[in-house]
Amino acid sequence: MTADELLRAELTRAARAIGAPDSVVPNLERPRDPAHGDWATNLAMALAKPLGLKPRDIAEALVAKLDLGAAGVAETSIAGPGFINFRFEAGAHARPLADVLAEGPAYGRAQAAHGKPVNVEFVSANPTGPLHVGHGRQAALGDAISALLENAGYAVTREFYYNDAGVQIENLAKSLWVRVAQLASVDAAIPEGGYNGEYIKEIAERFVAEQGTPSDVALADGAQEIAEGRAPRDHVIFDAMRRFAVAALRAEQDLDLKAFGVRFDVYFLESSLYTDGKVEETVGMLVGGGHAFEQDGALFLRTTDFGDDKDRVMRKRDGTYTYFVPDVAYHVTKWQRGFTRAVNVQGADHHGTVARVRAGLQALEVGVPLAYPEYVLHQMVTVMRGGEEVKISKRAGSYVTVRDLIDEVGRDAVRYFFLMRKGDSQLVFDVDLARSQSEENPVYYIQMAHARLSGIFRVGEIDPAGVTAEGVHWECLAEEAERELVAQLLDFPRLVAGAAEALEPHRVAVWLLETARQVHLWYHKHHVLGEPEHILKARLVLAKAARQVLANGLGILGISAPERM
RNA sequence: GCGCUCGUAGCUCAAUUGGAUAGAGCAUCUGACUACGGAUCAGAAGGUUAGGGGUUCGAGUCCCUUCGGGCGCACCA
Repeated sequence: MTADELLRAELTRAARAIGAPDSVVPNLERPRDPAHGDWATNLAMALAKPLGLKPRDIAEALVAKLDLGAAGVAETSIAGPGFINFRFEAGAHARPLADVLAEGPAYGRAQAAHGKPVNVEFVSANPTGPLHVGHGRQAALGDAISALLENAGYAVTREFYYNDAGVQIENLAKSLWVRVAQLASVDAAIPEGGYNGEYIKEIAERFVAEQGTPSDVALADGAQEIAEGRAPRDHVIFDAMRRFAVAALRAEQDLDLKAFGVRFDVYFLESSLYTDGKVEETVGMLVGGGHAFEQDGALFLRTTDFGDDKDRVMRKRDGTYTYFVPDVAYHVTKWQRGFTRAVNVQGADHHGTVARVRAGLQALEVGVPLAYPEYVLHQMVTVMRGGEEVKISKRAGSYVTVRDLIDEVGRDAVRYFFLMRKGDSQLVFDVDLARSQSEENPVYYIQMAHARLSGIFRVGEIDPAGVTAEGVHWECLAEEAERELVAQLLDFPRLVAGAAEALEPHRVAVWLLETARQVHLWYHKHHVLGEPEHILKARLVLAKAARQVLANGLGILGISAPERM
């Protein structure tokens, strides 16, 4: 049993002894203010109501009953409205650093989920252009959430859903047609809803180089049909262009993701839902369940029965399906593939789909939980450079791409900047700050802390592998900066567990910044090399532990932990 | 108009999920360089948590309301 478990057990015993109901479980927490001690409980306040007594009187009764020698508690005090604070005996606070060294990269990992499968879907960009900054935020968020869940013991599948069916793909193919026609000096214009970016021209050039130029007549006829809002009649060429464009952009997006260091386990194609009959099957199930109805020649689903604010069209009057159907069919496959938990990372502009996808899944009545899938919605990203908002890139035209950012400030900085804010707040990406190599830049500040700790071993010519907790005099780590740093490091497992549960990677980012601050502070105040043997040994253990935990935290965010800057 | 969401120091953001005196960084002001990297550190100042009401031992956090920003309200995806 660890010290806090012993403490909790003893508190439970004392609570029963003064007549507390069995339902009251002592809550133990680390005080925000270290002056309050190593641990604190609000047990006396929680008991005030059931016992009908003042919190402070209860606290005194509890303290009188407590026997905390076994837990290593040296000092107990009552404070404020009725908090009971505990302070460990000298050295006991730092003893768990031995666990950090023993577990190494595994420190902070939990097995709570016991390998339960979870599907994390993110990015899911349409294959119609390079990834933009919003996708970048999603990539960073989704990857970090996946890492957090893995850290909590889940078996995570990272999944990318390609909307490779539907109107936007037709517009993409039409845009390519126009660019190919223009290369052949045939008069043509990008249609309404088409894509204007430079990258379509590049794809057009590659198409011509690899597949040859179609005849002027065919191109001109097609351009005319596009101008009239139809698809080119020559569907052999049009299909070839569609396939070519989608393949080119998927390859391009893969390169974007590779540059960002994000890897997916599954790429799920929307088109496969049609070819595999999943769409028809889902409609059949929904109709069979009795929740569908016909009106004005269209087929509706009564999603209002399941919490949606209006009923949704499934099949339009023209006989084709709305996007709603494949959306539901897709999430059914997640359930059928054994994912009892599914997390979707999307832009906040998708919040309208949450209620309807969940309602559609409920209407199937196949046992999907009410809150399936879970959603992590993030707000928009504004890119600033030189104090002004940046809105365009040459290649993509009307938006800034992830690759622009990575090329300019590097992968680590992009990841950290996307993760340092809560997802539901708007994010300002300051390119100048992300690029600066100074203390103002949080990424450098954190990585510098890791590099400095590494430097101690390098300069002292000490092999970190040889530094162990054996025979360490823990009471040597008694300086204030050391006590705080130790408490901060030992808080890491609780921190990552909380971040995983809330699906909030920014907590790790904030924790890293604070930890780095404490490392710099300690490093500046207290020397390691050249100190007397027992202090040297204890501080080397602290340095090694701090370095390890920083690396573990950075690892979860997908950021490197450099040995030197 | 309806729905979702956000509003915390001059700026960018935290706050252990309802706990103690609301904390960091930047900017501002005052200081510290012959150490394992000063790419650093010490200190000061900065707040009616947008306004108002409520719930309770206790509210930045939960409820109601007003104001303000963002997003969404297609037989588009």
